[in-house]
Amino acid sequence: MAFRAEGIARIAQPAPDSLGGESAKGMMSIGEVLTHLRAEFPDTTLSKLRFLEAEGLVEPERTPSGYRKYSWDDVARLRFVLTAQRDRYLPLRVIREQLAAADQARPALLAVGPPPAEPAVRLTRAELAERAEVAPEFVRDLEQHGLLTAWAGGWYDVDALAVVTVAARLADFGVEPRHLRAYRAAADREVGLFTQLVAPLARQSEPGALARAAETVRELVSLSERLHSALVRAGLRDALGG
Amino acid sequence: MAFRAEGIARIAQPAPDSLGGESAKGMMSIGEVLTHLRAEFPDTTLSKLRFLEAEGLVEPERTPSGYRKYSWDDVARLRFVLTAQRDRYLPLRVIREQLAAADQARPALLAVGPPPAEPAVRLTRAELAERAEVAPEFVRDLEQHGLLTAWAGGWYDVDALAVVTVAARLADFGVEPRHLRAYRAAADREVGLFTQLVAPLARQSEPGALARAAETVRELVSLSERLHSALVRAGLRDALGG
DNA sequence: TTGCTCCTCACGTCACGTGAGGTGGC
DNA sequence: TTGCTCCTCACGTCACGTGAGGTGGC
Repeated sequence: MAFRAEGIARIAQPAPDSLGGESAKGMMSIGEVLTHLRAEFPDTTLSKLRFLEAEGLVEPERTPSGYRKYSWDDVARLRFVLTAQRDRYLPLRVIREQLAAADQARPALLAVGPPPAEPAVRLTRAELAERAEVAPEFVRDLEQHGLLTAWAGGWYDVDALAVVTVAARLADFGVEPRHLRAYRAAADREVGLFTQLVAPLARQSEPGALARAAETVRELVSLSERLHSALVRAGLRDALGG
Repeated sequence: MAFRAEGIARIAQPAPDSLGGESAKGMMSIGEVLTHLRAEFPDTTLSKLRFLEAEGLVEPERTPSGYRKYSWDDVARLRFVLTAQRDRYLPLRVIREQLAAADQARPALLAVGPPPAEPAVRLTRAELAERAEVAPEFVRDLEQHGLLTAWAGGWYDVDALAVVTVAARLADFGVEPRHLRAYRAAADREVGLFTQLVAPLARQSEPGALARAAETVRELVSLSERLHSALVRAGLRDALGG
């Protein structure tokens, strides 16, 4: 497959000064923060970063002269906000509440990463079928082909709902659950690969090492999806004579 | 090379009414249009579709009682608008001007698809490297591994930029261009599969048949990506003990 | 000193969302 | 008739963008 162990040894966190040239203590100016975030969120702007502060989503420190000074925790917070907007279409009000709840549960000094994504939705199999507008047999069918797994307790979450909904639409096109096993295999392979790739990171003894490794896997997965998506768009243009 | 007739017949063709239940002449209600577009653009809403009409970006027909009736051409137009918003961050005013210019050049009766997605961004290899902040050799490396192709004329578009940017970030993690060939193969396979799946649709002689086939391919690709994404999220939760 | 980045604050704008009150169609 | 989808129109909201006028720091 694509990535073997050769890749692992080369894993290196970017040197502290290699990205935005931030100064002592790892504090960054608003411009440096912008540079970092734009890699993953290209439509970020200065005015947006200021706006997010005005809305109470981050509280960077200030220099005596009033310049904002962002810590890496602030950047992690911003990344959480931007991800929630991009991937979950949440309004800022909701994101702010989630951040506040996480701060409550985990004092600011210890908060090194985004809050654990709470699974909010808990559906029984019957509810799952109803929400996705499919027959219960369809859900069982998906489950038998390894595309769904219930949590301990027998309930299903939002991702399960997404799987059933999408599978139902694919079935409209004649693509049935049994045709979808390859998707499960591909997803597992990808997760396994990236998890192994960051394994050295996770083994470090620093406090946040594990959380950082988890973040890194998510970032790799996200990059992987964007790559696939761009290649498919390019392929479609060729095939459809864009 | 749009939808050639080779090796098409073996795949079952979805019955005309299996997709959104649209009625005669392939005209659709606003709700049916919403269902179709949501596959690729999940944040589409009824109010947004009405808004886009109010802003003059589409002009669906009306039934005698005032209900909107969308053609496949209208859907293609909407797709062009939504794509421009998502991928190029264009304001509606600009998109409207582009559509108007395309209508000018190609009378409405002949317009079977979105205007030739003018690639707005035209980068030379050097510019591409600069915008992605990588060395020119990196770009050539990607090209040699089949991840990039220049348009006739030797220039690159936004998707090329996306590929280079993402590949550069992956390289930070030790995943190099030569490891990425599998992505290209997977993307090609997916496009080929879905294109064949709708080939019978494309061969029909009805007016919007080709546009509709293209629409369907995009929808399949989008569903496929959402399925993959949901399965990966579920897999991550297992692997990381979410 | 110069060029650059950063600051606040007021106002504008863009892209919708909501909800009331009502009609059409299987 | 009933339940569902669809309609318009007025108003509200959310997420920023812009620009004036000014300060800080290598």
